[in-house]
Amino acid sequence: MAQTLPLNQDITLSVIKTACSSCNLRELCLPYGLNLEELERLDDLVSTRRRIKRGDHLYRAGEPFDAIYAIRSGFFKTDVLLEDGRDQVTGFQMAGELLGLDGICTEHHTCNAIALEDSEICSIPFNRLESLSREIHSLQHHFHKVMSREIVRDHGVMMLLGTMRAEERLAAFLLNLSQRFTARGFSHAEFYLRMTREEIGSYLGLKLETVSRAFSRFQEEGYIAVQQKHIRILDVNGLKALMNHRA
Amino acid sequence: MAQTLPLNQDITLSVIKTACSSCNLRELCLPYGLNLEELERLDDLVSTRRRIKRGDHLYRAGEPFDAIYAIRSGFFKTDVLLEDGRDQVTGFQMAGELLGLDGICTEHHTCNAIALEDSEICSIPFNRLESLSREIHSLQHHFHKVMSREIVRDHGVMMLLGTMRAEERLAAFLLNLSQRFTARGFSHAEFYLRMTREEIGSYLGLKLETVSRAFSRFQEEGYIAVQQKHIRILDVNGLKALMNHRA
DNA sequence: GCGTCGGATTGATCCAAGTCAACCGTGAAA
DNA sequence: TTTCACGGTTGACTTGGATCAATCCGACGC
Repeated sequence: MAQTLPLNQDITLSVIKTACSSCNLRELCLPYGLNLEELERLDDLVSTRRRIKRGDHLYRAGEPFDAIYAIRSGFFKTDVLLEDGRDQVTGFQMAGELLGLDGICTEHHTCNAIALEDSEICSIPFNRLESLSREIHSLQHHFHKVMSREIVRDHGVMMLLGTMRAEERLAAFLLNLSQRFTARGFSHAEFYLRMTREEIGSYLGLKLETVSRAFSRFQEEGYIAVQQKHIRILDVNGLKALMNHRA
Repeated sequence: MAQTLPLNQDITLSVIKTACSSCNLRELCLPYGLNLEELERLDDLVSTRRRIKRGDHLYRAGEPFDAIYAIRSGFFKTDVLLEDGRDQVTGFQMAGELLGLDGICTEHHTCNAIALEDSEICSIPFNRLESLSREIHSLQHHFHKVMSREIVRDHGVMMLLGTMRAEERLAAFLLNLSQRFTARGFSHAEFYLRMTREEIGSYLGLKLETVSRAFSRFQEEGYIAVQQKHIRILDVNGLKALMNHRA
């Protein structure tokens, strides 16, 4: 990839408030790998910020698609709804991750995106992203990587749902969260869950009681300490071992 | 989308053998929506054809990625392997569909692609696809749609694995195959399965015995006629009803 | 301080799918 | 023609997680 930007730039305060070029998530988010001049062009495009309150929808399934969204702060879930009323959480997204890629193919969103805490997002008009990425090679390539990563992530979830037992799924889930928090500079061992047991269960293809029981077992085994939504991981290797124990 | 190409073009026989512009899959595949001049530029890029014999790998997990592949004829499966030996089929692909999108994000393939019958594929060098799509807007946009469609498809599979019972999964699988065969001009009601019960089970998160029993039940109920890999769908609505029967 | 409410935990029971095992059908090799 | 191997079917039994239900806990309003 192209070179990255040094951390301290001489930029005015008004810009700081909205620019990708000064966002501390730029190494995780869409701007990854862009040089200063390219970053400034991206800044023009990502002009709209929006606050989404906990519980509110960023978008709903069926709404017309015209932008993708980068999470600046906060935490989201996406879910899909079947005609017969069943639904499933398809993912949890945190700062620096993109939402809305599912809408490109039909020009309508195919899932709901709901804030699990008060959040802030950047709107990226999709047609403008496409035209800018026709001009900036590294932006184009990085965007393709992000979409591809989403596909690979989904394959991982399919694997989890198709072949793992309840405790393995929850262990995988906790390790994945831990790893993503770490990448954002938070503790890898201690965090608050933003979602309920039911939402975790929906994502993992389990009932909330099963999730709760698995948490309790992990605590008994000394792998973690749980108190409601507060999680401390005490034995990462224990959790990892749990996932590979099957021949 | 942009206008599509009339069916009969005056092109030489040598071109017919390899060109996207004369491929009868162009309405399903990457060339969708391109005009004649754009098609010819795509032809330059997609110059390499390869035959893959039944059972052979098109690529393996871990191999460096440098091209995506369009299936010209035949049938593939993709699967992922976990360290502990468990594996899962992540998809079945047929003519006109793309393989290899998973490799973009890490520049290495993350799954195996294996031919389930003698097949023919077109290699599309990825860096050249990116540069051409910087020039041809409709190619760029269509490629983004294809990637997005893959994400949406994966969400559907997650839904299936997370919320459906065995018979619902198999019904969804059969209806999906039927619909894709139809889109390719084959009978929607009668087809040969290219994969074993075990492969179907792996994809659907079920054991082969469960798949076999579900086929037998569908036959008893008069929804389908099965004889080994030969399937006839007798009652599409019966299968559809089976999927929505849960409140 | 007290009641309420939503989320979480825990227990008892049930059932769909997994497991194990026998057997069948078909097609290729001998 | 027989044999063999592999995939598919079917039956008997087991089991992991779902279901149903009671209770707990913490946050919040009054």
